[in-house]
Amino acid sequence: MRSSQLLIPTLREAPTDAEVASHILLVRGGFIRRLTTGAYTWLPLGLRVLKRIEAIVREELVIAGAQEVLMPVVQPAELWRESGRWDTMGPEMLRFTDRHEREYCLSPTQEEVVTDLFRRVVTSYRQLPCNFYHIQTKFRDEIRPRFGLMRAREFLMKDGYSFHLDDASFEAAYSAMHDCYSAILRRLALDFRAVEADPGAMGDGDSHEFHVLAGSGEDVIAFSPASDYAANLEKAEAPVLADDHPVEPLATVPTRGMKTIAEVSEHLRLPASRCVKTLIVHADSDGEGPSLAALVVRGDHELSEAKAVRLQGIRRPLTFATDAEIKSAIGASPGSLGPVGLSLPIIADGTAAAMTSFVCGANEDDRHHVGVNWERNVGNVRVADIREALPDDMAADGSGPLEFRRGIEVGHIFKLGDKYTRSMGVSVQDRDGRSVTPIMGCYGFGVSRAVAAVVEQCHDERGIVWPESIAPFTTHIVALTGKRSTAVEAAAARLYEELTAAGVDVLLDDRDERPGVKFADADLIGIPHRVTVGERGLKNGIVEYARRDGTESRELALDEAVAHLARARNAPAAGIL
RNA sequence: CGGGGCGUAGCGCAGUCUGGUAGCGCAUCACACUGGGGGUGUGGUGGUCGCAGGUUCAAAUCCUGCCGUCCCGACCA
Repeated sequence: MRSSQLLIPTLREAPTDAEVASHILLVRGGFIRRLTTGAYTWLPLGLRVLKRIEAIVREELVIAGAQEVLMPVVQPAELWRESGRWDTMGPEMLRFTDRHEREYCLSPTQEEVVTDLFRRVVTSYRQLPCNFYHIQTKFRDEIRPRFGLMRAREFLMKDGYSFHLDDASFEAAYSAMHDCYSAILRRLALDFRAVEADPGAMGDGDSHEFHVLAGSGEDVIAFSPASDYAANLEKAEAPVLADDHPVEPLATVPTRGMKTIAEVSEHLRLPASRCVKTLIVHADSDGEGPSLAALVVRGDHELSEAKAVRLQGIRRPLTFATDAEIKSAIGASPGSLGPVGLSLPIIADGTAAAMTSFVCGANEDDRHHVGVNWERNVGNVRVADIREALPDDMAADGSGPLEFRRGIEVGHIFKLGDKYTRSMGVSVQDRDGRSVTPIMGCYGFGVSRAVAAVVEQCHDERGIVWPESIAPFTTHIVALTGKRSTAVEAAAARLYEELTAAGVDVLLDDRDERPGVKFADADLIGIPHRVTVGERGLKNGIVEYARRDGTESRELALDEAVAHLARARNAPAAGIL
């Protein structure tokens, strides 16, 4: 392609609405433009990258034994009512009605539709196992879209679903998909971790996320450098920390105006780790009035909402009781709460429950207890892991202390069990003619988010540094054509023709621009191999070659340039190329 | 949903407090010079100042409502 024939609207300055590197550079480089909140148009350069990632995803999925289909974006409400998710999905699913008042949603995911497809088409164990995927536009009405492509409302996702008669077959597919996603991310040249994750609204089984490590990531992953253990912070098990503090006598002290652990611990000259905090949340309602429960964690620990919401008896989604509800149920305000004498179900984090003597609110405004002992002063308490793990906590596999890194979730694989096949009445006949409910796996990969993730990891102060596998072009010929330099023009054109004929994807900058502009744009766009053709070199029969990543810079004799450059190839991309 | 910021030419911004003929840089168009890291000069194009209503002789500027957009927060006692 010649630059003169391609719309590449580069920007010298970053638009004010862009914050993170990927958003800024993709807009400045002319890859994407925003249409509305969380929705982007793919310009020619951006689309080439997107298609290349798609191509890699397809190649790896073929190896993993998946088959491609394409399912609709518009989905009927009835299917979602069958699975029970029409009511539980919440406002992130965009719903609308057609002219006949029939209800629909815009696909946020595809379990219902694929399960419906399966039950209509597959009837015998002979057709199992099977694994369908498609690459399709998804829409999720995110509460706060941000960071450009990283958290968009409309995005491109590869989602796949496998169906199995038994666990062994399922485990094989799950493991194949685990390998497949690792292979894809390696081909995208990304530094990533596969981590244990919380499946959230998708199911109740295990799940694994694939995180690209980047400081701008929205998730925190906890991992052990000493082993393979890695988990999303939402999921990472927090160890029980032992307490060898002597048991103390109970006392009640005035704490006028003190509402926070920090204030109370400073006043009492005790560390926050000798206090507990008591959070009041809504429990599953038993009909009459608000039903509440108390969650207790050590004062220097944070409640993990993701863990708390999975507790039996806690209302989903997790909601905290209002000040008024607390006042009326307990008779005290937030800031003076504690487990002593509390007539609510109490769930204590393991570490809090292991404390021998602690400080807590007295359930009476402006008063706290000190020297509280669970057995002596509280009694019946449920114990569960409900705190967030911290750096230096022992990893769940016992291999060593945890470290934290931020990550961008680009892939997530789930064990769905029979959640959908059962609720939607799917069965196939087994070898003996009996009806069996198949089990499912589900495998998502954010194609458009992966574009952002690559840029987050691969850029410098001048622009993007695309990995060869997905760069919009392999080689960038920068022709330093002054107006009178027809020799440069001719040499660059010949090089372009020969490389293209040799199968290299070449972008020829044939614009009538000054060298500085061309170099700056080339750095911004980030094509891996650059060849500069100028009068200076031509006089000596050479062109200049440089890699965008800075690892190589040298002169090439004009007559060996094609042979040298033809070695660099990237992945073929279907459709547009 | 709550709080805050912003909305003036394609992009980045000034002007708003204190009402009086709409500006700057970049981009863009023409011409000339220049030609190895965003060059220079001259002359142009381009804006119902987010929308609607109000106050006023007069509104980008003051008031009201709405819309858009970005950031923070959404109960961690």
